[in-house]
Amino acid sequence: MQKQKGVEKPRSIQKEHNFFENVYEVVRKIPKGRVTTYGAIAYYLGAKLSARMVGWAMNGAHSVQPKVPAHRVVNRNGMLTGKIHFETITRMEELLGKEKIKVKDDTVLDFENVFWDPLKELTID
DNA sequence: GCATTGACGAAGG
DNA sequence: CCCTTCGCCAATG
Repeated sequence: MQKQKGVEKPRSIQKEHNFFENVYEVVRKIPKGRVTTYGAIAYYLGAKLSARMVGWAMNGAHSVQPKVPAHRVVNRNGMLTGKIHFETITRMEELLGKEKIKVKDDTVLDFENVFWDPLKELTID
């Protein structure tokens, strides 16, 4: 009648924070040829002040499935701040280039035009 | 268990 | 206009 305590994780398996999963889900919904920002995602999730957490969530994005198009997420300035976390520094720019997104000096050109806001696209009316 | 860091962002100087 | 500081919250040292 051993309790086998500590042998396995009680229930931290599914726990994970929904916030992270929500971030991944939203990022996956980003249409091709569009980009969004960490702040916009955070705001959409009701944590507008926690844009950093969105970025941190992306840190594990490469471990989730389906894979999250993190290259479509940039900072509020449209700058490819996260490219350094990719396999290669140029990977993010190349991926964006394939989506017809023009990048200059690590910044998305015509950013306002390609900006995809979940609050506008995913919400009602 | 506290201090530092971080793929951000807004505000202040 | 550029730089610094603060806030947010989780992970790491």
